[in-house]
Amino acid sequence: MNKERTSDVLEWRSSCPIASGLDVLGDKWSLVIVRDLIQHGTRTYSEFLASPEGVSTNILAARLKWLAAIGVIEHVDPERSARNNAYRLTPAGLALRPVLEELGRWSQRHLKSYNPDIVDIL
Amino acid sequence: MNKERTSDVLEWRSSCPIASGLDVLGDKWSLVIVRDLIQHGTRTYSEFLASPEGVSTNILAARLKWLAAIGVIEHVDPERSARNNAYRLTPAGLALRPVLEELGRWSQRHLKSYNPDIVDIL
DNA sequence: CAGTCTAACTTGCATATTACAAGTTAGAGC
DNA sequence: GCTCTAACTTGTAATATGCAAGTTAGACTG
Repeated sequence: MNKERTSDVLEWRSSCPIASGLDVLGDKWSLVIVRDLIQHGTRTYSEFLASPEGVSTNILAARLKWLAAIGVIEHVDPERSARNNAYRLTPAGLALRPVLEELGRWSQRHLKSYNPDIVDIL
Repeated sequence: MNKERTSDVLEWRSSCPIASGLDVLGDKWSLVIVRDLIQHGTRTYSEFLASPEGVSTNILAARLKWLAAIGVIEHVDPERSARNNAYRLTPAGLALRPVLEELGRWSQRHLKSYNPDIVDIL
């Protein structure tokens, strides 16, 4: 977890919405977590770990905490203990679907020559 | 520049188009550079540096090299020397516009409570 | 209801990436 | 040829990430 993200008040690079979106989600793992939730609805900690990308446990824990802090995800049952308490997207998280759809579409069109294994999803 | 990105053959985390897109563009700076080019058409090295986000020179040079390597940007005049030779988007780079538009839209709707300064662009 | 199992983390440390400051290079203008 | 400066490169410190191991607490087992 970096300094910006741990501090109570975020430090934004600019007033640009794109840069601000990247301040919050611009890393290799956050949107992969969101993708898992879009695909599966809910997901437990160990289910996230089982995704083919292979996130490490400390990064996953940090990102889940962060995504919950900014209101993108939440526990399915907030009262319940952590064990088997799945995460799900909030409305704000669900609203990321078009972003992922466009990114996926772009990759399928423009990255297949580099990664021929790319499949169709979403 | 990290190991994946300098190696001739990229190491992809999975066959997922979203994860692959993030393998290539999933950092804090690549899409900011693309945004500058969408807004301004062409942009020189020092113009990128002048953007409010304040990228550092080594990161900028590395990202420009990388984005050119994957065919997202190119020099306006490939024959010309580096001095004042602007960069522009390739067709593949231009195709990222919908991704940025959706990201910007999401930020405006869901990040304004955290960063009230966010403005409208694109 | 003590003991075991295991999901969900946390911690420590090596490696990789980013930031900041300073230095280098080469083409344009005089 | 000298100066100026755009476009980098290099060195090094600060952060973040990856990997392995350890911890905790609720669920299940006998």
